Amino acid sequence: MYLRALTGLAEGGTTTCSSEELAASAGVNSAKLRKDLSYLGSYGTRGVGYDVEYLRYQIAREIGVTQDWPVVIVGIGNLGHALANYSGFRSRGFRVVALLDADPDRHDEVVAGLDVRSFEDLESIVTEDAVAIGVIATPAVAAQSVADRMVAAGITSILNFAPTVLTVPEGVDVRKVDLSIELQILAYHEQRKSGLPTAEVTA
Amino acid sequence: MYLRALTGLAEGGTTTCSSEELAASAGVNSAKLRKDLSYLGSYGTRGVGYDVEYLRYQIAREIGVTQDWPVVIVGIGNLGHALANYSGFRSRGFRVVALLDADPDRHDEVVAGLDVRSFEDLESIVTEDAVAIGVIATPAVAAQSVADRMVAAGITSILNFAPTVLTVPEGVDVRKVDLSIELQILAYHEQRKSGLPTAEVTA
DNA sequence: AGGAGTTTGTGAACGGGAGAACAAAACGGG
DNA sequence: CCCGTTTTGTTCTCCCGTTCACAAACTCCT
Ligand SMILES: NC(=O)c1ccc[n+]([C@@H]2O[C@H](COP(=O)([O-])OP(=O)(O)OC[C@H]3O[C@@H](n4cnc5c(N)ncnc54)[C@H](O)[C@@H]3O)[C@@H](O)[C@H]2O)c1
Ligand SMILES: NC(=O)c1ccc[n+]([C@@H]2O[C@H](COP(=O)([O-])OP(=O)(O)OC[C@H]3O[C@@H](n4cnc5c(N)ncnc54)[C@H](O)[C@@H]3O)[C@@H](O)[C@H]2O)c1
Repeated sequence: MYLRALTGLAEGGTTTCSSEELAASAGVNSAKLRKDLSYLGSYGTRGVGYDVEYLRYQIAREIGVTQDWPVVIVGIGNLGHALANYSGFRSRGFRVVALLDADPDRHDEVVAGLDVRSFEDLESIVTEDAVAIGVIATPAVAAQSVADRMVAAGITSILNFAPTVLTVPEGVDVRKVDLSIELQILAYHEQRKSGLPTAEVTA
Repeated sequence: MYLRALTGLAEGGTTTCSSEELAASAGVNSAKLRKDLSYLGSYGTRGVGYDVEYLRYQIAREIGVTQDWPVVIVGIGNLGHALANYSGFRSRGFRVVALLDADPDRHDEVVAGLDVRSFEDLESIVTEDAVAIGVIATPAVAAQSVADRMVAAGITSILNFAPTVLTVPEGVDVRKVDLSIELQILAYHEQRKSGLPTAEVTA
């Protein structure tokens, strides 16, 4: 988040900023920001603030996005198309190297300049391009088997969009994005707002 | 998450389950599950477990997804198309009532059986259909102004896909989904795995 | 050179979620 | 009808992230 806020500030022409300003851009408390940055080192100057470009580089280096990370996307349906076409990944240090789908009818397609290839090509692509990160955008029933194949092929980080709990060996990281749950959380608060105006006092 | 796990169990024909089973399906610790459920009430039976269908209804009622929530999606580009076509929302208590875009060229399109309409129609749609939840899938630069219009129109919950911090009045809930940050988190752990094999011991 | 003003870095207090552990409750079998 | 077994509901403890508050450090102006 700080990285993005810094990029925004840099584009706006700011060269130096205080923890207060940066925290506001990132939408967090300034004390939290300073503590977070302190874990990386002491990159600010007391009485002055942080050099935007310098701090940006330091955070990028710490996260590991100074190099480009190759990524494969599996499941080129509605969501897979959107992800493949998204330019924001490229500019943030990620490069989509392959789009895979189990459906042969999809293999004629070209999406975002890349051929949609057979899922059977997974192993060779992962090996050749040293891919460590895989994205799963298949239906939920297929997600676990896709994850298993990914892990067997050598992928050690998975971003999962399918609404399922994935089981993976130790050493493999999984993060999930679950849009329905996000909406459910909003609905819950919405219900409380309209439903019980006096409930907050009681509870 | 529990709701989804219960739905899965019910589809598999299970009528009763222990906290241990349900926790495994949802991917959490069984003590945590029991504590979470205890906040809703005492819906289990000691020595037996939980009635799947009964508990499912109780959770759905608590969250507020027994009724249908109308939703508008603004920004029908790559991501907006995918969201509009996603059937999972409907089955989880959400109904997309309108697709809005600022680009007049989009207004000819029909996506998932709905006309893409002008962003100017926002206010009338929100009023007529009593829409409380809005989804933002526009470019980042437009997100804040779209959010402002939504709030002014009466929307009180926003799901934001644009990589920006939104500022909204008190009483309005915002949740954000940020795919680049998810990938960055994976990249960070990936770098640590391959980079410093002895770092974990040291740190 | 020195003091006033700013802003960082961090120690300490706070709050809350997660897990271990156990008592209370329900069921079944004798 | 009572006792052993199973499983929930809850308490207690631990741990980690967040925030407050302040001393240390830097700049600028006189
Ligand atoms: N579309 C959305 O906006 C959205 C929102 C939230 C969650 N999701 C989730 O994301 C996933 C994808 O959604 P979608 O709408 O793109 O679905 P989709 O049906 O449009 O696309 C799924 C694609 O995966 C492919 N596929 C199926 N099995 C496969 C396998 N074993 N290996 C490789 N590819 C396989 C299919 O051929 C298809 O092209 C689903 O799990 C869905 O629940 C989607
Ligand atoms: N595509 C993805 O997979 C993806 C992934 C992560 C994040 N995002 C984010 O989601 C957002 C949308 O991405 P996209 O790829 O669909 O972009 P896109 O450019 O394909 O679509 C954006 C749409 O928003 C419309 N729009 C622009 N300004 C508007 C306004 N003021 N009011 C109403 N509509 C307006 C445009 O006409 C266009 O149709 C972006 O902020 C992007 O960063 C997208």
